[in-house]
Amino acid sequence: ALILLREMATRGLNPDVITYNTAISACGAGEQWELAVSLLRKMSTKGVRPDIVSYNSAADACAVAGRYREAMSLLREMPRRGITPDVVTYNSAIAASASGGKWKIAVGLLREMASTGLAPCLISFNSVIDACAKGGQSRVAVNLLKRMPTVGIIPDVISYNSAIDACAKGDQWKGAIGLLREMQAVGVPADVVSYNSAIDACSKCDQWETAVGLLDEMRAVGLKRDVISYNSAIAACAKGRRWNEAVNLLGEMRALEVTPD
RNA sequence: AAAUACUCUUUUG
Repeated sequence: ALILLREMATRGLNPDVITYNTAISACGAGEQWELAVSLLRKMSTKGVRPDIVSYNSAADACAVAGRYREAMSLLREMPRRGITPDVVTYNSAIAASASGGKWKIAVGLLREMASTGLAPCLISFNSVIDACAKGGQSRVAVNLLKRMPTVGIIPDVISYNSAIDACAKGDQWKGAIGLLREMQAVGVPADVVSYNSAIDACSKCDQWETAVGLLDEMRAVGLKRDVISYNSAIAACAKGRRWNEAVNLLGEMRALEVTPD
């Protein structure tokens, strides 16, 4: 992308804001947060005024690279440049907080949105739940999930999956399974990630039999078990000192053409 | 009169 951007100049073509934004997001995808930020700076000097997408993209590039501080400082810089943060801006900031392990900041940003008159959307809630998961706050995560319908947002598969992951990371295997059953009951079909997260929860809580049971259930409901499903179930057996079951699962992977890693 | 391009969320070791 950067090569093409340079090539434009040699051909007398003028990059516009979308050209730069696309290049910034390409840097983000390539985990080159510094390049993303330097393009953001450079476009101004070339007479192309960064817009909200420019900032959101550069901030997200920082977030993806785990540069929480840099992401936040870009987002805080926006108002000074006359750009009003939007829902995507906040969602990115929440995601940056999540990867920085700052669940309280994520929750604070959700409140800040509302107080600014921006309505949090499905992704906002999902991102805060993820931040709580990464911060080991399963109770807060589940409370947020429960609160979503009260503001008119119906939790989707990612909401549930993030909350199940929060239970896994908080050693709440019963909570994880409860949510897995709940989503099925309310018409949000569980997917491979839902089961994988629930199996991980069982593994962390020394529930190897339940973990293996969920793996079997995946087959029964027609979900394609992947390397993560097996790794988690094998880890559960290992923790439970069930070496025989672990080796059997390894063999089963091969038979199903899931390549062990 | 008209087409096309840019940003946010989930799972194991």
